[in-house]
Amino acid sequence: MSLKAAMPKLSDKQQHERRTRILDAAEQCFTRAGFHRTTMQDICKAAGVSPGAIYTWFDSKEALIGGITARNRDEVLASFAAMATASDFVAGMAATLEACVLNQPRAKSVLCLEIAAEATRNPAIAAMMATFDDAVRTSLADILSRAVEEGRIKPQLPLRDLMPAMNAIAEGMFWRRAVDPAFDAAGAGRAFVAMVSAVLRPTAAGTAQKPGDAPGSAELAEQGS
Amino acid sequence: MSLKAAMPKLSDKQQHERRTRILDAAEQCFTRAGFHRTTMQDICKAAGVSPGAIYTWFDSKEALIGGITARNRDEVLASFAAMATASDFVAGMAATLEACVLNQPRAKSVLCLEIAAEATRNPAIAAMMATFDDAVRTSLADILSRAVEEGRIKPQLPLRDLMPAMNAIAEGMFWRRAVDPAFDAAGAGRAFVAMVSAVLRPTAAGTAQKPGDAPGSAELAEQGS
DNA sequence: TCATGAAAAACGAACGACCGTTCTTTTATG
DNA sequence: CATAAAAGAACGGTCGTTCGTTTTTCATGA
Repeated sequence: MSLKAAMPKLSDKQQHERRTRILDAAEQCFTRAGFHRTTMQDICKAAGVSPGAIYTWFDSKEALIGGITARNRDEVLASFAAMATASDFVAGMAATLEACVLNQPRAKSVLCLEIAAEATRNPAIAAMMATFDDAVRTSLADILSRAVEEGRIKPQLPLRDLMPAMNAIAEGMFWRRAVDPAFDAAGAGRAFVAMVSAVLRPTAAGTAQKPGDAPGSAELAEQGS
Repeated sequence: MSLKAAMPKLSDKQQHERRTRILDAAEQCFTRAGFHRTTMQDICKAAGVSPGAIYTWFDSKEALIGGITARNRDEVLASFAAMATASDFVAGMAATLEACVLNQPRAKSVLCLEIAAEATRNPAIAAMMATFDDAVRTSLADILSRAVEEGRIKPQLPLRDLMPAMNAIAEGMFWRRAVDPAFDAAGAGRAFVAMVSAVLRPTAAGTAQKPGDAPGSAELAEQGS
């Protein structure tokens, strides 16, 4: 396999660096202007490379959203896996919400909206979203049903209905943030945690009572007006 | 004002008919393929007219999404105004949810996603969404604060936080439906009503108790699993 | 009631600009 | 030095829009 060989390829690390640089530029452009309004030239300029360089690493413009989607999916799944290990249920949920939604820049929301719109048309993107959703759903189902078994929560209605609703709520926060810059994500997050825990009805056993714990779910008792 | 006059214009009704036919075709195309992927020729074919005809009634392709957005906004606002008159609070909310989300075809969700994505870029669309959101928010605020005053609900947290959250949830259902064809909107709707009424804590006074009333909110008592 | 005609409306071929991609050439790498 | 990687000009195709022409519409006056 190496008689008169000479196969000068970039090292894995360098290849990864090239791809990342291009994906970063593309993500930035897509966020700013949307997928269809950004040209390959825009991405070239943002990445500081030529068209030829991009096509060395990616087959097409579509492959770029594909790459971005995959990258984001992996990030969120990692955040999600962490929730499974949280001891206090409500606190874990609040922390995950914070990590996956509230602490993300608004630009991320815009990008997600763009990707979701694209997914309704592009089968490749749709497939990615599907495996992503599956992973999230499975993870959430595990956590919830374990909590039920251990008597830490006593849901008011079937998990089958609850879970997609929780899913929808999180996505709604993305949407709202993307569309309305004045959206108070933190306040909505508080409301979200309050609502969910109201239907889940966590028992005393399932709620950590050490003061100074539970970052996002502490001060829920206030009178409306 | 009429010496040698001659001003043959289409009647208002006919003008409206032309615009409607074109907007319908455009809406259908945008839903199927997205804004940027549908060509003016596609719309011409769908409407059975020539490019010239479209440009007689609309300035540009952008003006078409503008028109569609305005039309949808007016429809939803009308549905929303109806909620204000409902006697039973929770029932009214469930009915509105049903009319504005659940009873709409999935295609509408896809279109909304498309419009939302466009709004993050196009100032004209963004402005429309903003006035729309304002109207919805005002309407919801009126209804809720009146219910509080009359002692029909006793919210667990400030309305300021609650309202955007309700907003986000409804939009999340749109998103989810658009992205995931298998999404059980009815089940999620039930969960939504349950969650919201759990934090709103409707008093006996605010809940109609006649059996056979309250279309979407009746059977909430079930044990999870 | 019908013919008239002037302007609106519709037609549809063509234009001009743009954009994703390719291809040839040059540079960098191991 | 052999080949991968990057460059960047150019191509082929597409699409929103325009424009000269034809058709339709309807107030008017006979």
